[in-house]
Amino acid sequence: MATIKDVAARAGVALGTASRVLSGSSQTSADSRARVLAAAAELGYVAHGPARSLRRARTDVLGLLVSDIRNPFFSELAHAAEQEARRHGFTVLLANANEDAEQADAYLRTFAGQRVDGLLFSPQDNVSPQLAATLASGMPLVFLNRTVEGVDAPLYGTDNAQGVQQVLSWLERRGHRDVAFIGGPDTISTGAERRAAYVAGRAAHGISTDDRLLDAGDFLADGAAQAMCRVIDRGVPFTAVFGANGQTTLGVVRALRERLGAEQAAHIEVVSFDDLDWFEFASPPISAVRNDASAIGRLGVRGLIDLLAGRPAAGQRIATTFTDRTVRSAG
Amino acid sequence: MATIKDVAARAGVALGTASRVLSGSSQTSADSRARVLAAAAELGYVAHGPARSLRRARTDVLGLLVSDIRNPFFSELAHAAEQEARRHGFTVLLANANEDAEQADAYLRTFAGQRVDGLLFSPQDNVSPQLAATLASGMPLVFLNRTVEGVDAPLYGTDNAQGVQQVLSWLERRGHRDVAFIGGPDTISTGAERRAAYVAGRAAHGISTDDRLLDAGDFLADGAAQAMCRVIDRGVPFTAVFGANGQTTLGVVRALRERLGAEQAAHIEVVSFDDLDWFEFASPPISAVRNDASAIGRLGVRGLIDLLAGRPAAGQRIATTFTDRTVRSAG
DNA sequence: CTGTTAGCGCTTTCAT
DNA sequence: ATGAAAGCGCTAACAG
Repeated sequence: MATIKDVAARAGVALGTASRVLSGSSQTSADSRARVLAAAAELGYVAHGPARSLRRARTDVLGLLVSDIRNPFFSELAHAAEQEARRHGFTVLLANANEDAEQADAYLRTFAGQRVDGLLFSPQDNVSPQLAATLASGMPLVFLNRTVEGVDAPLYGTDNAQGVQQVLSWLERRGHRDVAFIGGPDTISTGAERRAAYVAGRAAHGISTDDRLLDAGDFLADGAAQAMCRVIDRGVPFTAVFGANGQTTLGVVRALRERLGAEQAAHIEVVSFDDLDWFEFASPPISAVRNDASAIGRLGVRGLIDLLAGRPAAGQRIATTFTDRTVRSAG
Repeated sequence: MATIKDVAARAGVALGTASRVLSGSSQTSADSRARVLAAAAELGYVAHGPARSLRRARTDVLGLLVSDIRNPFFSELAHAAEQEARRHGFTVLLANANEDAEQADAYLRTFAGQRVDGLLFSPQDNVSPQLAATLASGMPLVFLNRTVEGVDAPLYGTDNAQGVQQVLSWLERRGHRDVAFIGGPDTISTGAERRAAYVAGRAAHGISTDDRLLDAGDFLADGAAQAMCRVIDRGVPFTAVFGANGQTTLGVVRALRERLGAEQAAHIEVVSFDDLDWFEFASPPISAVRNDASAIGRLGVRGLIDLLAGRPAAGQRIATTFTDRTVRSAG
């Protein structure tokens, strides 16, 4: 591969001049500029990223560590973050913890090794050894969607309280009193917040406060299905189920159909935190809180870039919207 | 951040010795080994990736460029590739072309700049300028799922002919004669292959060969929905639709319900290349070719690592399995 | 505006 | 087995 030395030689200028032209750091004569550019094009020169990073002490790379890339929420978030980063001249190094704290730690270490300029992180639970080390190193950090208690970093995430309120209002409008709630781990901030908002709001919205209708999975389909089965087994009747994230709702629907049969299951209304492509096709259609993954990714990147520039970043709760899919059938 | 120099000083050894201990390149005395390791731990030393890459002329990073990360097929593939790469000591730099050839080119250039050791690529269409440059640079390259005509690189992808045969057999078993086919772009190898296999096999399986039942979108939901609408508008009756990838089937189902209403749409059977979570919930349930994204990602990484080690890599067609969701309701 | 040079952090010779 | 030193490709500081 051609180096900048080759380019300089071919253009008949000093190495420094070639560097100045190619990185546009300071003024250069039109003549040398043209010759360097021509030489670079002829040689197919592409600057050596690692060498540049070593010298400049920055990589122009942002690390993005998501909890589960196969969750559409996170793949949309990752997509939006990547686009936004690119607009600002950054490359995103994307890693997937697969809802596993150990893998998250491994990637945190990888990011540290690669010397990413900053970190976008959607954590599993509390503060791990590597996260502590990352914080101690002064790495600029922003949380996406989920946060970690006691860590002072801005959070860009959904307004969980608002989303849950929308669900509670909808349940009330639909006349549901006996509602099952399938949540996520209490160690994940979104799991805890959604559960707390739900529990706190039940009485005010006329929803049953029987705790036997409450259970939690792991925010993945299988764990949620098991939680749904536990609730069914307790024998307390319910007419609706609230799944606390998209994967959870998938598990809920599976469990209902498996345990009650498709026909009986169709008598139970399901409502979800996170909206998915196929909810319109379910029987009955599933109403949902739309959780703006793109906005979270985009704003998170902007916040991190603010941090990198020494500007403060306040974090932000992104408003949710509610899609009521019972309207069409009623109208 | 602590450098290896700090570690050496703290351990009371020369810089070279510290390096030898930390990278395990050659023998070191038990004593210096222990002291270096202790010093590194105390300082929280993490090797500077770019510096190491510069010196060793390799980065231990693989570039993975997928066409659409929000497509579950690719997010599963990316996940599997990442896991496999990690098992071999590589980090994956994941990029998403978003089905856009220009973005793909931009990322190809980014990868070149980062000096990734090799490339896993799921291309949009034919050979672009950057792809030509990448090839010219001798970068080890493997295609995932899709290939580019005339480029000599191993392909790890689905056995499209087999998958289509499974669909054709199923259509025949179900007694469908009038079948609509919604494909993908002919410029994408999977689009072309699936269409060719379908067209070639129709007569043999007693499926209508009326070309007015054939159309193609862009392998995304919206484009597929438009294609489905065009077919409907042509007025040729059909009893089943075959969607040539997962996103296409999503668009097909949307279009059917929007144009025909849920009730009429329920009389049309849909079959899909690519299986999705929710197909079991559709009415009627959607049968599908299961396309092993994990295997493709895993085998692709192994193939690329073979190439990096100077071993030949032959490429591979991964077998499909067919999930017949009409069985349960019949049994 | 441009040439020269030091040095980023690391690995790897070359001596010893 | 280890110390000393060169140098990967690049940018930035310093002279001119």
